Amino acid sequence: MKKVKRTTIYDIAAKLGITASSVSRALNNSSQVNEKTRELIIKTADELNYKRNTLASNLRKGHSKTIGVVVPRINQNFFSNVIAGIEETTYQKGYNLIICQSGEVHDKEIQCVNTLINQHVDCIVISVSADSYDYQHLQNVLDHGIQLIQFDRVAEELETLKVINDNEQASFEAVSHLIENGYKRIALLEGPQNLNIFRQRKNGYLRALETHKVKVIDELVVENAWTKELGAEATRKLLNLPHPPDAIFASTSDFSALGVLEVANVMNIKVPSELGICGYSNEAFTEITSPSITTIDQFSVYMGKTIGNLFFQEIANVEVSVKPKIISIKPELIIRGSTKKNSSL
Amino acid sequence: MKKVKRTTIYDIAAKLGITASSVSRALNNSSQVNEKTRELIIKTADELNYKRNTLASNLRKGHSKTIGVVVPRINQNFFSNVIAGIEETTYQKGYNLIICQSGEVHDKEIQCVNTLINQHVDCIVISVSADSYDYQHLQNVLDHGIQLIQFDRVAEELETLKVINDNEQASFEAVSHLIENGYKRIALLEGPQNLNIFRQRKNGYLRALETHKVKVIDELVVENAWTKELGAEATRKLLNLPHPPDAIFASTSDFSALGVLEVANVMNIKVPSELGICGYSNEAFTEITSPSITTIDQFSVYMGKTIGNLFFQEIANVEVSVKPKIISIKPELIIRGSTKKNSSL
DNA sequence: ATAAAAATTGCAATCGATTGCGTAAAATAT
DNA sequence: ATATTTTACGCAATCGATTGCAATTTTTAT
Repeated sequence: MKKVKRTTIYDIAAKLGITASSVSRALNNSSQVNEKTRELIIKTADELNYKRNTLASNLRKGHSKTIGVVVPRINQNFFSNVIAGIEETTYQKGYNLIICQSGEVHDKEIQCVNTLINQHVDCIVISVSADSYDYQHLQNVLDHGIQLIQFDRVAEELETLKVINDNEQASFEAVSHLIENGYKRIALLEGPQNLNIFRQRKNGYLRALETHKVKVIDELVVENAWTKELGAEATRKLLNLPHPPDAIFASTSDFSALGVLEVANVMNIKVPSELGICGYSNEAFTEITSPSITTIDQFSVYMGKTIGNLFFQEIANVEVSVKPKIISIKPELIIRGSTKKNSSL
Repeated sequence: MKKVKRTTIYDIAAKLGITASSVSRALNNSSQVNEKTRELIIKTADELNYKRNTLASNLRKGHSKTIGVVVPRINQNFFSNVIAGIEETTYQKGYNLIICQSGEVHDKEIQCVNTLINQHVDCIVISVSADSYDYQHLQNVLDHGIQLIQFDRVAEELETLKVINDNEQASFEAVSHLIENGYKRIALLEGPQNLNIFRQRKNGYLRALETHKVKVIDELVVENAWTKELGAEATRKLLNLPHPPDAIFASTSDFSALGVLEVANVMNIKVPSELGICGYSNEAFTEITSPSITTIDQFSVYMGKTIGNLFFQEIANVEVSVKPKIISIKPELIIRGSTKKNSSL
């Protein structure tokens, strides 16, 4: 790839015997440049195949028109949907997205954040990784005067903008639904409790049991079962208990729920009559398993759009917003075959 | 968000009574700065919470250490996997990714590319949108001296680096597999023929039929059936033919194949005994339908990594590479239940 | 102790675009 | 025709970091 000298506003100015100032103004639709000169400049810019150097422009202007996004995994359905949503709203306002993945590793998350600070992004959107234990790096973002929006998995103690799902409520509704459908011994597969979302889901589970006066049975609550494999393993143990559960709420993910379903199939336990299953996230596949899996839709693309809009709202009125804003999106319980205890499929 | 004055190398220099030059050199591990001064500088930089302004640095150095990626949809499995792969290899070399989605719209694709040129990215990685009809914008990338890597869906006539799947061969193997399993009337659901990948898949289909001396039946080839809905619609028509097919190769996607399967279920046609089905992409759900769907794995994450590595290889030896390089990845046929005509599930 | 070589540091220009301020030219008012 | 206001454009500094070259200091050799 040969080195190419790109045309600058100086080249245009030189060709026209004017100053770069005028070229710059013309290209920025400033009113203080003659209409004819402007046309001439634009025409010449076009001829010379001029492309503005955003780096220089941003350096001068002191912002980058860029938003940094940090997620655990880009290629996880939920996250890629959120990113798609963010992109949609921000692109049309001329903002670019820089995407990083932390791979669920705290140190890499810090690195990502630092890179984004170096890039002088105008905003950092983040969903923290599972093993995050402190939030100094996020505080640092704020200290650098960069807007910070946390979503889904958030550090609650930090006063930032947040866009979250009402996990507690969704979880409450899911478990209530199970109870109302006649399930009596409901197990919970829970995720890492250092993440707020999993704590909330557990709380929703507990509240539902309490509300319906169902006793909590400790041995039916399984920690860290948030992959398909871990879900399957947990299920094997649960179903081999002297008093096995008659329903499993895989609060961690649909993948975990899928693991449950597969084990049930192998063990020849009928779903939903002998075992109810509820997942979380509304992954595409939950619709096509047999039976299809009851789950919770998080409106991920919408969440992304909300994040984008929130950002623009914030930069629109700089001083007005004092208190940290939290936008909570209500997820929706999608009832499917895997929890219809009393009816046929 | 209050405006914060960020510390620069000048602040550090001032505090230490030295020049910004030395600070810069110290921070870049230049050998021409005294070890003690360096330590002092680094310590002070740390104290002042200094973060390099990458914009300024890049402007001066004439590159951005940034790679632009343009895909039709970020939240499509294949693409988000490729992106994840690219990110993995490029991140560790200090490169950032700017992601854009064209939404399958040619004009937006052009806009995206222009934005990336403005950003002075060092490389643009692109998979063209379905309705792309000309490639002036890609030529423009080259004209600006920006490295261009096309992947998957590529404009063949452009001499650029390409990372592709051997679609023709994969398709050939899939159809051969169907024939060898006793299917005789094999329908093809094809995608937009302006995209190379769909042309190649069709060619593979035709070559397989020819090789096995099976006649091509025009009415079994259906155009533009590349969503679940279109796949379903096409299937209804096909299965209502006087001489319906006994197998359908949904060369466009697994979603299309899923549409086929659902229609077959509704019409009470047994898969795989009465109808064989083969999809494309190895989406997660193909494993868990019943029967599970035979499909083709494209090694998408690996593809992303390959793209990243190719880029670094290229910038390593600038002059050596003259001819356009094409890396072809061989996809793998994953045989599952939906094509086992003669055996039980 | 002196000359030569090497190691440090400073100076000033540069990357490309933007913008406040000043001035010349054109348009309008008196 | 002269005074005043507008409009259009140029000058020069600025954003923050980098780097070739020059200048100074330190080290090594003689």
